[in-house]
Amino acid sequence: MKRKLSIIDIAKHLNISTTTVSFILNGRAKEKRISDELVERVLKFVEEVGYKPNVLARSLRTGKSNIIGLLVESIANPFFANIARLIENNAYKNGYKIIYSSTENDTEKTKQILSIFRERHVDGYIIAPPEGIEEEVTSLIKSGSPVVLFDRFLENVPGVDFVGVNSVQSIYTGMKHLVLEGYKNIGFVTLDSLQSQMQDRLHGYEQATAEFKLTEHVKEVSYNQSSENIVRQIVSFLKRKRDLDAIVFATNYLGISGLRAIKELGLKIPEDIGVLVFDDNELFELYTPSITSIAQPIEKISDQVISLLLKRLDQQEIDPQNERIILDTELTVRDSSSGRK
Amino acid sequence: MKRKLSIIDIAKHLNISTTTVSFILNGRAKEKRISDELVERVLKFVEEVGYKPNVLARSLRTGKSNIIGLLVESIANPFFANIARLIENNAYKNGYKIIYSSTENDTEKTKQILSIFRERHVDGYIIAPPEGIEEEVTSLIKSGSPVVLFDRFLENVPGVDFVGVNSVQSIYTGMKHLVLEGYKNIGFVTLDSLQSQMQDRLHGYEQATAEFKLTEHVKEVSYNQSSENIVRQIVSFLKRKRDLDAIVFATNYLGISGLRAIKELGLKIPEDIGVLVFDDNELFELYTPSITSIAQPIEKISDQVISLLLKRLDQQEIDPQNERIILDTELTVRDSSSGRK
DNA sequence: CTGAAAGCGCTAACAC
DNA sequence: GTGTTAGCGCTTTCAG
Repeated sequence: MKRKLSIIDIAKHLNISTTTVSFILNGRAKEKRISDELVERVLKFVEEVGYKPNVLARSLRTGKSNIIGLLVESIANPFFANIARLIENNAYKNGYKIIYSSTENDTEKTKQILSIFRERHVDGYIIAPPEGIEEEVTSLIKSGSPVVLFDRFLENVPGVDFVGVNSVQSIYTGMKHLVLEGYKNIGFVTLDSLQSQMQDRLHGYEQATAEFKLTEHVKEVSYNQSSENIVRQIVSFLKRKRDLDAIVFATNYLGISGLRAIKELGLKIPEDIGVLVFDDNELFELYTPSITSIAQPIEKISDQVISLLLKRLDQQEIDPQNERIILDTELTVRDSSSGRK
Repeated sequence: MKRKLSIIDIAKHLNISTTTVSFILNGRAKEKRISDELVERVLKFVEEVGYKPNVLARSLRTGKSNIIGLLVESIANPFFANIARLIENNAYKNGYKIIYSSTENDTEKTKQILSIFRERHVDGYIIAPPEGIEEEVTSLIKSGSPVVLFDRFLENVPGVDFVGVNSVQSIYTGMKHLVLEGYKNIGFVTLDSLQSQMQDRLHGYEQATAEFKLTEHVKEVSYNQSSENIVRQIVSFLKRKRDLDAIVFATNYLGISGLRAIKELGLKIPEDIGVLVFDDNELFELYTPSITSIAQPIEKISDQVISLLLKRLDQQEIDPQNERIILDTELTVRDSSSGRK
């Protein structure tokens, strides 16, 4: 194949210096007061021969890569997949490329990935963090790379931005809805996780049970189980708690496993048991009966995340201020919570 | 933060030359007959100070990046999301990093992404190609970058590998199943697309209708519609074809839209209409009634794709042979195709 | 066995 | 306004 031309080739061909070419290509012609005529001549030639600067060389020289690292829990989770797609589109428009990875909520794996990203001179990070990476994130920020967290927060990381939803309030509102529909004995299935968003969802449940004078029935499913295992755990929870008349699932996939469990036990929704799930899913709309859920504003989250990061990327100095953006969710009432008939 | 150390720093500190350090770090000590004692000393020091080679500089010098570019139709599609995750894990184990992007089946966007990947000196490509990028792929291969296609094929691209499923046979088998269940008037909803896999699925349908002496009823939904639009088109198709007793959907999301359409029309599955969908989905198992589907072997596809690419990456010269791996699908019979009662 | 040194392609300080 | 040139950090040829 035709060898890649370099900036030298094009400078030589035009009998000018590489500096001039470089300035023109980087849009600093005006600033350097290079004649319009020359600028045009260079641009035209570059276009003609299809010259593309070598990004690697540029990055090596400038220390910038125009790449944003995105770390989600799992790209196979629709919530994260959709966020990823929206962020990617948006980043593209701003000249940034996204490179993503799934953490699988594995602290060690996450640390590794961060170190790889760092090696590649990623300019900024968007992370749905697993537990235990406060130190790494702090060090990233200290060394000048902006980091925006989303979905869950990390405490005590100066200068980190965050975009999330008001989990406590969301679950509380959902619980209130169930109570108003006449449910009196509501269980809560969550993950055995210390991540902030999971804790918040639990607090929302506790707040509601306290306020409405309900008994608490919490099941904490342990992390990173196979989905069969999760179903089994929920089945046994439901068997133990025969008097539950409704159940709230703290995540998308807990909800799906919950539906399996309920089906397995032959319980009727919403007569035998009311169902509410945090985080919406196409399945919930189409399921029979349709499942009431708390939908997160995916577009808004993506927009906020990327614009926050771009803002940080723009400003030179490190700003130790944290920015926290908390968005509202939407309770989508469907058939699964319409009370005991 | 502490400045990154370079290979020079470590050479200086140990009073040896950078060459030696480089050789040792790249595992060429034996070959260069460097004393074990020295090797160990260097390795120990490197470990101690946590030195990491600058990947950018290395790439600039060697022209290799250890990055594989992965192009899927949409990362929000569960089929692709799962494949992406599996491929990523596997690539990691082999020292490669994946960078992915969604094409949205947009030829122009895809060309752009390819050019960006190329700029970044991506070592190899895994692509679920949209139509019309034969030229770009050919040029990629000619310039020495291996390309593995999956899900759909591109004709006339020498040296490109492919991993896919036997779509014709799969749909044919599905049709046969419907016929055996007593369905006689089977419609086929597909995409208005020339992509090879879509054409194959259509051929499977045509082959079956011919063999079983059925009338053809094909609806080609046009590309890149909103899901509301797709539902509308399917609704009007079903209204026009009142005498259909079963329907086959050629993709995952057509199937989901189809279920919406059927619900909207108040038709009962499987009594009023039998349903079969190509490509499985969690939804299909949980839907009431559960939906019969043709499942693709996601793990096998991912394994084959990555091992094919790694093989190519290993061999130096360009091999103009194509390798085509065709895998079997699995017909998962559920309630939606159990015949008219 | 080890070291000197020539780049990979680009940017930008500095000189004119 | 434009050219010279010193690196960015690494690999690798060639000479001892």
